[in-house]
Amino acid sequence: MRSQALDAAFYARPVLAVARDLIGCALTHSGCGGVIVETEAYHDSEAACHAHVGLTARTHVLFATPGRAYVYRSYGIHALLNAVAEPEGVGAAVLIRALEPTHGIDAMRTRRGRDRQEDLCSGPGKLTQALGIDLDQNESDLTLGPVRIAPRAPAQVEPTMVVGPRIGITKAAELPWRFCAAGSRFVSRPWPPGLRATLNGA
DNA sequence: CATGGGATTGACT
DNA sequence: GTCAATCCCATGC
Repeated sequence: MRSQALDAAFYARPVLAVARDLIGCALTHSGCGGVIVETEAYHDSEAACHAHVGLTARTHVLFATPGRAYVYRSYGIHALLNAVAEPEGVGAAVLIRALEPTHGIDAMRTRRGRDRQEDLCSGPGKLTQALGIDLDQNESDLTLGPVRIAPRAPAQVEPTMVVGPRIGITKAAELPWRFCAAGSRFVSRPWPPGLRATLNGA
């Protein structure tokens, strides 16, 4: 049986809840995919979010209907994938930072030019390369595909999470808006041991 | 129209 | 640990 894609109502909630709840969900594209193990939340109220500058050609999708993809080029090289969250009119999105690979692993190895499973999707630029996601998927609808996100299996408990500051930003760097599946070896980087706080699923 | 700054990665000292 | 690659786009003249 086919997994259902998460619907617009899932994404229309507060971006921190969406970022937390995407951990454990399955991201797929063109026969490749994996389980999301790391996310970060961005909101127009804080300076690290691209939507902080307001409505522009680049940011309008962040303010659009929830459940769309926001894909942009970073450092001239990498495509980074976000899921637009919050109701229409609020500029917010969840950056997908790492996956545990589950499907199409050989195709990922080919696209990445690496063999180790931990090197395929352990970073926001790596996972888009591994899954073949690029700027053409910007503004596409995650509830319809080709890029899709399926919910956790109903029986599955919410994973234990590690929460900490977001990575690689200079503005609003103090906000603890990064979520990781606790203990996963597929996250982009280890969290600072001293600053970590854990959230239990229930 | 010119400029500068990245939500990164991989190679190298 | 340091650092360059490389391009989109927001901003400012």
